[in-house]
Amino acid sequence: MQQITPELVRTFSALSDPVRMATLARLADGPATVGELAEPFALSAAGFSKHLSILQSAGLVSKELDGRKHICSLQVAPLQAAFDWLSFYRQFWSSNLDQLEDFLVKSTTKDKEKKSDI
Amino acid sequence: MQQITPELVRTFSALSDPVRMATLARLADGPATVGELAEPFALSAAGFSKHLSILQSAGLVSKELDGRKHICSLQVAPLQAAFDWLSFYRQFWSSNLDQLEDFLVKSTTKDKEKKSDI
DNA sequence: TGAAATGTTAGCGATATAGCGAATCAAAAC
DNA sequence: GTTTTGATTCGCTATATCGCTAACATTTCA
Repeated sequence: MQQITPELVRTFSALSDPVRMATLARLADGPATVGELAEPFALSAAGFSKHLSILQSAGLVSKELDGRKHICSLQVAPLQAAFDWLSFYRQFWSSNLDQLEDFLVKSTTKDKEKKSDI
Repeated sequence: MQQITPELVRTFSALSDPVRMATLARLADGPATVGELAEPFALSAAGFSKHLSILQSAGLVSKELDGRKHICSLQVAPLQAAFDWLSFYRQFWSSNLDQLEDFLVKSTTKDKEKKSDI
């Protein structure tokens, strides 16, 4: 059973918003500027900037300056910690023997659906 | 990539508090009364009751009345949904322990540049 | 019946979060 | 050098959350 840390709590807090969840999903396809990330949302630039800084504070996003553009990248370490915390509960919905197989089947089929980038 | 639902957002929101996280961990050992769950925390009964109702609203805890006692039980379905959502990002930190998975994924997709950053 | 035990609900204040527009800053473009 | 672009910071308001005490219901026990 993994420890409950402030970082972990902050990670779940950062994840508890659809804008921020979708932003992370977008970043999984690769780095993007703030404007590109904000585009799908009906939000002011200031509003989205706040969401982004919450993701940054949680360590989920890093920024690199390229001229006046801010390039954002996904940082998965906090996601891994959250995943590990939740993994403990896997015993309640999956038998130990089937865990690996379940995951492999799901992840490989999902990966097949995924369009490979050029 | 799993969908972002209000339920999932509410699950992450419910998880973003150390009292609630610890309460879920305690419930993993089996059902307990409200008083037993509240005991470890320096909180008023009313305060803890609110935390519990948040867990209930997120579907993470169910209650059954036994006289004046409220027996709480863990409900893992929302945890599973959260776990599944995070599983997508596993591709970004797969390491030694996941080499088998990596091999299977790559061999089934013919290994086309999995992620093309930059 | 009356009192204690188990929890919840109501209401309060303090603090945090979400959203906006306006102002600001730095880099690019003209 | 001025304007445009990309993005943040600064107020401001509205709403949500956290924690408390007090009051309330219900069940159990004397």
